[in-house]
Amino acid sequence: MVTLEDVARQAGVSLATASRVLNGSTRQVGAGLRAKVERAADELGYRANIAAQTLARGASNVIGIVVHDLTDPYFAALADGVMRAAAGEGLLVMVGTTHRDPEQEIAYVATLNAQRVRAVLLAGSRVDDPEVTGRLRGELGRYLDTGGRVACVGQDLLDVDTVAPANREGAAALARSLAGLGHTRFAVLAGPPGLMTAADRCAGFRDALLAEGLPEPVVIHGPFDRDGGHAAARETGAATCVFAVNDVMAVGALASYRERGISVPGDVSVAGFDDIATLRDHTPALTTVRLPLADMGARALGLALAARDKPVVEHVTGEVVLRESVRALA
Amino acid sequence: MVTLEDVARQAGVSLATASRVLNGSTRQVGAGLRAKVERAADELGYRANIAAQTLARGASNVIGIVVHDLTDPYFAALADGVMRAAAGEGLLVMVGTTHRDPEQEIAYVATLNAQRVRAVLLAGSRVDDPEVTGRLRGELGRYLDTGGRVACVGQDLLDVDTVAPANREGAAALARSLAGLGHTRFAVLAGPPGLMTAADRCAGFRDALLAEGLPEPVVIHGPFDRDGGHAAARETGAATCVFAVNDVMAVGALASYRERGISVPGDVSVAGFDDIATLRDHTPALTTVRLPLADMGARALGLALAARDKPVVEHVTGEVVLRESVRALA
DNA sequence: GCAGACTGGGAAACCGCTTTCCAGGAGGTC
DNA sequence: GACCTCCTGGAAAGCGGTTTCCCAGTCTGC
Repeated sequence: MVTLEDVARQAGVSLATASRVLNGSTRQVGAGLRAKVERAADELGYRANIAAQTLARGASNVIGIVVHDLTDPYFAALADGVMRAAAGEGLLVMVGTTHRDPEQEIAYVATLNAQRVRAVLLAGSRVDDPEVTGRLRGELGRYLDTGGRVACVGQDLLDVDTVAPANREGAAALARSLAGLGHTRFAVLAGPPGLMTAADRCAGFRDALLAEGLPEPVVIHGPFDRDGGHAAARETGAATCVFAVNDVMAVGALASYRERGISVPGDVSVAGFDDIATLRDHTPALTTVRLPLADMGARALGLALAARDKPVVEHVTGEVVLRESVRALA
Repeated sequence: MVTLEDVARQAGVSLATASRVLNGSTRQVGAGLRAKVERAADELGYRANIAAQTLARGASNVIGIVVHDLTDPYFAALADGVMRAAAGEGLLVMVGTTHRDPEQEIAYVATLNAQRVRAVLLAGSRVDDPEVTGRLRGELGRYLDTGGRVACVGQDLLDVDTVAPANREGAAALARSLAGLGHTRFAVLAGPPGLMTAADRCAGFRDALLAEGLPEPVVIHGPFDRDGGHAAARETGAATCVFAVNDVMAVGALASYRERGISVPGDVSVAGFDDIATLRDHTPALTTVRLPLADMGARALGLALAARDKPVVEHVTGEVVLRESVRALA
């Protein structure tokens, strides 16, 4: 393992000079020595030890992002946005997946803190559990106190910089569009009761329906994934229009209806939320609310990196995209 | 920022003792002191500085994985497998995405080397360019020479531990299945000419057809993604059966046929490769070759971690899955 | 021609932790 | 009771860099 000292010796200069040449410094180094050092480093195949740099500088060039599940395209898109933005800033990305276990999330924050990462990005929905949220806040607080930067994509619950998708408003806009198509009997595949994203979308949808003077929708809870949508779709009864609180669930519902010979949108209209790119070629094409996922990830990184006194909340609006999976009632 | 020294002082013990208590050591520490140290650490909210640990220990608990694109479900599934396996080993994961730029891949290997990560996992297809491959090998060699561990998912071209999907054999088995259905005029949406995965799948498919005494398939090159499949599908001419060298391309092809009013499988049968989970609800359901992606990721990590003298190649076989997107010819 | 400001180079302190080495005390044996 | 060994605790030497501080040499301006 070749060290900076080896390089310095080979180049016949001091450690300090070698450091200044190879690892950016404000100080100038004469062209002659500079060339000698660079050649020595090249010959020896020197690679700076980043652990040592991090220790000496007191700051690392790594950021951490913790998501629920990379195989969920929602998080993949978000992570991709973050990684592109990070690459632009010369930052490396450490990804943690919690598979929806809040304890894992807390543990990851602790680990990232130990790594002294430059920033931590938390993506994905909070669960509605004050005890767990409290412990997470505690762990984040420790990190923030020592100069850490944190941003969150999702609900604004943690008193940190947040990119908050307008779940309520998006779902409400969707509800109004669907109501405008003449539907009156709705069902919501609502996901788990304690998951804030799911709850917000469900509430926004419901409230908008009521505001339109329409009857209360049937609300069916279940897991937040494809199989959850698939199972919940069995209980939509006489509803003519079904809103799944995310696209992946909507796809599960579509599959369920197809298996049972129920036509979409002929017999029932289906809408989702997120507008996941990978799912856009589904038939029937899914009506949904588009969220600029990659962009949200990039903005979260931007927020985290820009030091600030007060936490900022950036709201991101969704755009209703009507596609074949819904139809107007005669 | 509270350091181990702060903890030691508060507990009234030496630095060495505090270190032994808090960060696993072979040495025993008396129960009394142990308790004092633990209490002090807790009160102060101590978090070990991992950069310092890495430097002192000379080994980190981070592994790196470099993939092309996280939003491609193929890589997401692979990465997920790696991350689950890594979590089981107490390792953290640093993810790099190259967006198919080989230079980026080389740069990432250099960076991960600088980070002194415990292992580097390379996923995704190599391009057939000796110059670039040579530079990548050089960079890997530097890392290996200093004790790094490397494994690769894909072609066995780098002289490192490799988990190699049986692309040729899988495509050949698929070809035989499709031929068995009575098809004789085939087209292959073959991806870029220089991409080894694509080339192997294409060659395996073609060779199997010829071995069956069937005519040469039409081979259409193009990008390895959804849009590539979509575009290439316009040129399949009179073929009754089309093989896209991955599922994402196949979905693009499906969309293309749908737009043009060509029925699948009525007018043309379509098959893919990979059996991406997110795509399984597509209609018509895609015939494909299933690869155990998450498992392959986990195995790659296992290979990298198990120190060994000679590089090992583990072959992974794919399983043909016939679904609605193909039909038997009368 | 000279004081003063600059410039580029090197010695050494320091970042926070691990671990070797040493010392002192407890426990065991004859 | 003397001698050994075993065990636990502490002092200190790194790990590989960065950066402060100091110094000698070079410019500048008058």
